[in-house]
Amino acid sequence: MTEVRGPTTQRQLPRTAASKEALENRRLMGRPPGGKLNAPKITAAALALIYDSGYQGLTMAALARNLNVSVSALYNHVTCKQDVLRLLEEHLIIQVNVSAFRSSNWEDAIYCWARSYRDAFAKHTPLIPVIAVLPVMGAPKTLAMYEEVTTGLLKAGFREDRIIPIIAAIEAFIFGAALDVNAPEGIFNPGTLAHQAPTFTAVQAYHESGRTTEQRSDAAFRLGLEALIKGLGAFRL
Amino acid sequence: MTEVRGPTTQRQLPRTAASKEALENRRLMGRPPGGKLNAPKITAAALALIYDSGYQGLTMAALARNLNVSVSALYNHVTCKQDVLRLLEEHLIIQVNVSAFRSSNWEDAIYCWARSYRDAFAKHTPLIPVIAVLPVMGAPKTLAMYEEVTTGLLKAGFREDRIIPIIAAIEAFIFGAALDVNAPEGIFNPGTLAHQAPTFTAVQAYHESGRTTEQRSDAAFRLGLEALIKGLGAFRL
DNA sequence: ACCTGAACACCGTTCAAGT
DNA sequence: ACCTGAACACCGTTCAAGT
Repeated sequence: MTEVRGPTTQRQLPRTAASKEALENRRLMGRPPGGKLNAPKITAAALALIYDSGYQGLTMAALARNLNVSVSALYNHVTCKQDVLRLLEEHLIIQVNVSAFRSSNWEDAIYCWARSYRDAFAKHTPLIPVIAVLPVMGAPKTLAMYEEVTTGLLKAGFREDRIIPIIAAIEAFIFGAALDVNAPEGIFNPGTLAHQAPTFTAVQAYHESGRTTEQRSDAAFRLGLEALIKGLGAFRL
Repeated sequence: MTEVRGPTTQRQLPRTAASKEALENRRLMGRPPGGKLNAPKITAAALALIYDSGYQGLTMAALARNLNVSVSALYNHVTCKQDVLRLLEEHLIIQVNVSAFRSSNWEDAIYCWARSYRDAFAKHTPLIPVIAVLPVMGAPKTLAMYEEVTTGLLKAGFREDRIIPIIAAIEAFIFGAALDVNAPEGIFNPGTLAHQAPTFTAVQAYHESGRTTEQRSDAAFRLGLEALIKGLGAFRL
């Protein structure tokens, strides 16, 4: 800390999601926000940091700076940086839409669920290797999502012993698709290597024409999800 | 370097894949391996390092040590560590089996391709976020794989403009499934949170009984891949 | 063209010391 | 119980200097 500050001066907070979260979690009326460190505040600060400077900017030092605490203070609330990523996961999972499992047929329900799931994590790909191996045990929000999906699938007539494989399979597709969203422009363009793969080059040129990366990624996601849903139908009853 | 060595003493090499690769790439008969640094040698050393101590052990310093060069020497052959990961990707992709696209029906071909693809990268999950966004432009082996898959799918009657989305969709599933292989024991076990998700807990307990993580992951992969293949059939012609 | 040694600008994590 | 300041053990990358 190089800057000099009076002891009672108000603390600067990022004025994005962090301050909103801080307001929601204030315990003492009238006191300036940022009084005490806790998990929601760490989550909010992490989110604000990622929003501003990406995952590359999410360091324990930056996190501490944005929360006006020392780095070591963070370790009273999380055991390691992976813990911060787990906090983020639980925050993002509540954006996933499972409501269609109660209101629509199972095909549309899976579609809405998968689509919102992918969209929620597409801008958070560094989390994906973490979520993919994250035990549900310490993740109540994630568990709540699974509960909704499970009851929906059972109601739709899927066999009990197939629920877990079905969920895991759809999630695998979702995670891969979320990574794909961030693929660079022309990822399938062979460039100077075109002559080595003429057939592929032809279909690639045909497919790419007048399409952005986002459209390409979306087309693959929709096609794959439709195929998956259609194929899963055969496993009912 | 703390150890003292005579100038002509033979260099120690890891005696796993590294030395085999070195033998295959020797240029001067009779000369001891390890003479000059190049991409295949870096790849082999990286592979040996990962085999011994995992991706956590793959550092530029360790790589240089195993190749008996200084760290900065590596940067004459790769521009950054990501480059090393790209070398690994191109080495692993040749293990993927595309032969069935010439010998079998398209369903079995996709099955064999996807299975071998997942297995090749299941022990290399840190590569997955890298491959998922890796332009095919600088990856000739990967391009060769796509060429085989493309000709196979065209022969099977899939429309030209759907080849790319189909490949991207199957790959998304493969990448997610490869991550899932490394999920810990009991990833779906709610533990003390069981009461919050009774239905899910029931199907989880039913499914988990007498099954290892590998079996759970395999079951999900097979079910998902079968469903995907079945569903893709509707997109033919 | 390719290498070395040393430095640089970071990381995440720990820990004695304070209140 | 929770915080601070300082240190620790690393990272990947750069660069002047050599051959």
